[in-house]
Amino acid sequence: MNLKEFSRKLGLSQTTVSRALSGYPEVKAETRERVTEAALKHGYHPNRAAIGLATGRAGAIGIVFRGGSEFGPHTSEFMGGLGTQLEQDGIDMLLSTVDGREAEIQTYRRLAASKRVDAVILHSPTAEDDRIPFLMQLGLPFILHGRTKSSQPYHFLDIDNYGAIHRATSYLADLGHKRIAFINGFPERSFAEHRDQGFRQVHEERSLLIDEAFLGNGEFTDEMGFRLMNGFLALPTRPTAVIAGSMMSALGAMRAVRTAGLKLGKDVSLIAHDDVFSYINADNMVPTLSTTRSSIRAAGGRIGEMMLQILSGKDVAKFEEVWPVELVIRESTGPVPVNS
Amino acid sequence: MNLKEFSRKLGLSQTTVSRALSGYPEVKAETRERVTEAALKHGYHPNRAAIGLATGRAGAIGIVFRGGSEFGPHTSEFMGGLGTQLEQDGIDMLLSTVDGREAEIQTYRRLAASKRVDAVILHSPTAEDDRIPFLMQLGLPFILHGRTKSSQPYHFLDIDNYGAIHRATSYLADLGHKRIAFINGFPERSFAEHRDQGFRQVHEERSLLIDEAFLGNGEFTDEMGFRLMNGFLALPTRPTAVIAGSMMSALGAMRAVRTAGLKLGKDVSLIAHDDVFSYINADNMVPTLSTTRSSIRAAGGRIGEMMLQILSGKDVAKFEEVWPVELVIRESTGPVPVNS
DNA sequence: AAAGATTTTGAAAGCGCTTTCAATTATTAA
DNA sequence: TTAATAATTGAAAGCGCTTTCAAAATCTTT
Repeated sequence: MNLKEFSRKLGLSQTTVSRALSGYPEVKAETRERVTEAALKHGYHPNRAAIGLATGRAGAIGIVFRGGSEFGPHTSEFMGGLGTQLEQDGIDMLLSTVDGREAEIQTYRRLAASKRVDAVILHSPTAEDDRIPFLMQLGLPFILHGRTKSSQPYHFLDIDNYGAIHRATSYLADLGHKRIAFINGFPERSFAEHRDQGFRQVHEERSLLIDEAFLGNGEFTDEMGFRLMNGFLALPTRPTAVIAGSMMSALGAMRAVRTAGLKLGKDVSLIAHDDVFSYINADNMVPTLSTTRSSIRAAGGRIGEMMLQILSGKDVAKFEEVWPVELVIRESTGPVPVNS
Repeated sequence: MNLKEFSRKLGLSQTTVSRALSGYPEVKAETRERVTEAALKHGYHPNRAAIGLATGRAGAIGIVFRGGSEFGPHTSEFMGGLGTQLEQDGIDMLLSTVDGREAEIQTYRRLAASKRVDAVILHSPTAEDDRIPFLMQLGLPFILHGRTKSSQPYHFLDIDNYGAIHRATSYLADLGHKRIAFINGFPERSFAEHRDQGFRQVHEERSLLIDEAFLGNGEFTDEMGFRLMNGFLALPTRPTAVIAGSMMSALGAMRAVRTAGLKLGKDVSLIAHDDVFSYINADNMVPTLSTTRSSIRAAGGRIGEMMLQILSGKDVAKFEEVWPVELVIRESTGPVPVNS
């Protein structure tokens, strides 16, 4: 059923029906009620393509993933939060998977030119991300989950990665640890850079030396955590504490510690960054795991809210939020061993 | 830029340009080349809403998730595979998150009536899933990832959950295990039912008694695995082997075994079902983990292929695929302990 | 070279909405 | 009561494509 039929059935013009359903103020309350009721009863939903063509708005936002494999557990949590918000205004999420950076740019071009989405959400920025100037020039609105260098202001939401690792490292130093290892993400990613800076800053503040052999970079997988940690433990003087960039790498690291016959929280202290997954719980590890915690789902939700604001058209100021990160101390951290 | 401008720039009619870009055979090869080249150069992409309105097709498929939390690690893997396929034909994925069953149905109604998607992908079916008859009646094409009872045929792809657990259980029985515990999913889900049947069938075949206390159901999280396993181990006569429904629950179960001071593969054998996540690897556990393995990413890819077939319009027969599941033996399984 | 067949191109209608501008009806003020 | 004002409704154009049907251009055949 289309508008024409539907409005005829009601004995009203298409104009009035359209206005009633879109919430325009100039229809009589009684008329609106009659219309919405009938729409519900007959299951009338306006054709989305027609709306799009008439209004120029797509009613959807886009998210692009490079290589299907980028679609990890972090992603799911984030999208869960995002979707729950967007749903409220009937905005849909359009996913694309692409191969490589160039293809990603092409996709934005296509999405914008074909007016398939009204805005996009960017993630995983590098320190100087060329997607930002590109999208600005393209005129496609966006929100960045993360931060990057840019000459122009832009909407973003990031967590305080610097502060998180600064606090975690400081805490370990307070416990007397002087040899702290760090399992970080890919160095080109800006979050990894920020974390690295937090880590180094503490060492500087306390005049501690950084052993570069204690620094590892890689994907946040169980396997990488295991490998890197094994490497650290094999060093002539091994670290007495480790910071892991994610729960996944922490799992691997814990296994490595165990395999080496060492005791977590005693021989080796561990702090992991926890993005708060529903299916893996720091409170539930043995020993329970000290973490820097920030819910990635909540971040997705907030970005959804921002997006609705932006799409609503009122010209909002740039959203620039940096969320603090909690440090939650549990059993996996303890004072530096005496004979160390 | 729109078709009108673009075709004027080329000195051709809109008709010809449209046909050239859509690959119709009646345009001269030379003309087509000129058009596609110019499109690339000027970055012309037809307005998707206009195409949709003119053709009646949305160029997108929908996937609905109940409660943002349903969006777990399995989902990500699946979507990665799916997206990579759909991308090839420029079909987009539209995600929706909803609250509860009723809302899901409403969403399908909306998606269909507003012609926002051409088809949907269903997942997580119950034994008798009311979405199937509903969608059939609605006339919205769909593919089910999984299986359910239905009077009418429908497209689906499932893995052989029955066979997987049957083999795993048989293998454990071959090793002499008589007390086998089973961490299964929510019982209303059809995959869990199939697995349960496989489990019971082996017991029947071998005249083994099932201790109902050895059966646990729940979400596939680390925590649930830990809890259930702890429960099993606290039993007066504990099981000598366990089957875990996912890698997540296996992680929890392994921790429980360790905490109890037992040795995996010796005191307790463990087989887990592995959907093949990039970030958690059975080969990399300590001890390495025996698994029933089936790539959920590959399943997503195949469903993408099916979808493209279905959308292409040629009236295909119903896809009804049940994929076999490998049993991969590693170190976490061993003969039943002698004094058991 | 002309007629017919074939290939290639174009004009215009239509897809289902929104929105401008005009018309009608209800309300208020004089 | 009537004129002026405000509230409510409707006619029709237009959004940017696809596609039908007709026309023009090109190629074959005799």
